[in-house]
Amino acid sequence: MPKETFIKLKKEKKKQITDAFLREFAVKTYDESSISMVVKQLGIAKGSVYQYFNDKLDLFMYLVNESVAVKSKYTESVTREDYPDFWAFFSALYEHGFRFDDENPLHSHFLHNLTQNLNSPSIKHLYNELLSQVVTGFEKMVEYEVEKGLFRSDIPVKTQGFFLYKLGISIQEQLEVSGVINPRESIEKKQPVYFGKKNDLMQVVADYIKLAKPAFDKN
Amino acid sequence: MPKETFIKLKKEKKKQITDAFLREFAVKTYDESSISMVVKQLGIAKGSVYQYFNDKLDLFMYLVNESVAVKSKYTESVTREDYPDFWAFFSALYEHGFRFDDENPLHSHFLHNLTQNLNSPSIKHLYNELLSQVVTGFEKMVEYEVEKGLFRSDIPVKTQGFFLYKLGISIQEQLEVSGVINPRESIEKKQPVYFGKKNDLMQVVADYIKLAKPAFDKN
DNA sequence: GATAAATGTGACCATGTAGTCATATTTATT
DNA sequence: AATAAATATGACTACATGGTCACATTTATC
Repeated sequence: MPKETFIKLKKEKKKQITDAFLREFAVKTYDESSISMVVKQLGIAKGSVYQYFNDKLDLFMYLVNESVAVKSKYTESVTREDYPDFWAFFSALYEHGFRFDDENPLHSHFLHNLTQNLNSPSIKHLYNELLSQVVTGFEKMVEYEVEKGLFRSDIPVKTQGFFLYKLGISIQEQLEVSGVINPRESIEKKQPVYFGKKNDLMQVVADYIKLAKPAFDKN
Repeated sequence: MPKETFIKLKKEKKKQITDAFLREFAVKTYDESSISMVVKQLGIAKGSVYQYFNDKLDLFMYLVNESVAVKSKYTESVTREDYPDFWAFFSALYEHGFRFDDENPLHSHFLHNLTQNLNSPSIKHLYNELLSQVVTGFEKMVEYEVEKGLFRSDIPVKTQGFFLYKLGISIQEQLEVSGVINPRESIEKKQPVYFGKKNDLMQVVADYIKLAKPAFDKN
């Protein structure tokens, strides 16, 4: 948690500092990211950062929580009940995710880099926690579908949940590998991750759904 | 490539050095892995390492090539034609992979860590190359199946290939997340990655195949 | 056994970082 | 205006690493 001093900061400055660090952590690994560099860019003293946060990890956690909170505002309105099947729901999550990306490029870049780049040794613990949360979330969804008789019941929920999680990761990763998106470039141009690529994104989502549907659906 | 000096080394010493570095790189990230530490363990001078290899990356590449070569000896005998369908072939790859693991614990641990832990910033380039090779391999397999009319033709080969690759990763990762295997512990006990866990491994493989089969198979 | 070639060595350099702290500066309170 | 409280500062510490190189030691050659 940030210290009092940071919370009491003027909105302007708080945003400047947050953005600068988001930018750094969005492009590099946790370990690679350098506080020394960012303060140089910001034109503030390194000591100030330690007036705001206990240490590097504290600062990082703040960025994670902030970003997750902002994204949640976009996705929490999406509920399974409003969609005819899981896949329409799944697709809708990406639609809303796209809006989040468009309106909060920095937070989006940060989260994108986090999910693709999780295993910095120093934050392995944090990674495992986040992973476990996300995977558990997917398992809950699978459970729901199985109970409703919509997903297969002959495969362990854990297997289905984990694979579903991997499906989400794969979509992002494939877009990157195939060159459709280039986060490194787009962040420099101050553009969102999926800038002008909504169709490509939704197409890949559709492809993966078409592929995965028969694996999960009963019959 | 290792220097002449390393190649001319006595088998014994060569193995000692290789093993020590495999052990280090099997437990840590590329960046985390410390040459200084390993030479201390080996009781040799740091300068010697630079008599054997050009630099850290050269040393690492040697370990990668070595390990891949050793593993290939186990898997190259497995050919698609010898199996009734892709999934039997896929499963057989794991069977032979298990033997590789059992007979070459260190190389196996190294490769296992490599695939789960690829994104050290300094080797991003190497990672992308390896990834691209592996993914292309899977795409070839998919193409073969599509041509034979065994895999669906309504999904881009790239999507299927990439997802198949992710399937392989998922199997390993899930075994680790669920605690069935614990590479960190087993390497310390000088045990292979899947020591005594052949049944669990093949069960998860079977689960994933059962799950994924309908996604890929034509009807 | 003497000379030459090949190896081994470890102190040392350059580099980079997270985090500290005494001090200076700014802001709030009386 | 004077005092007190809150912030900002940046030189400095402690640490760790990859890589170098002049020199010592071992091995091969004559």
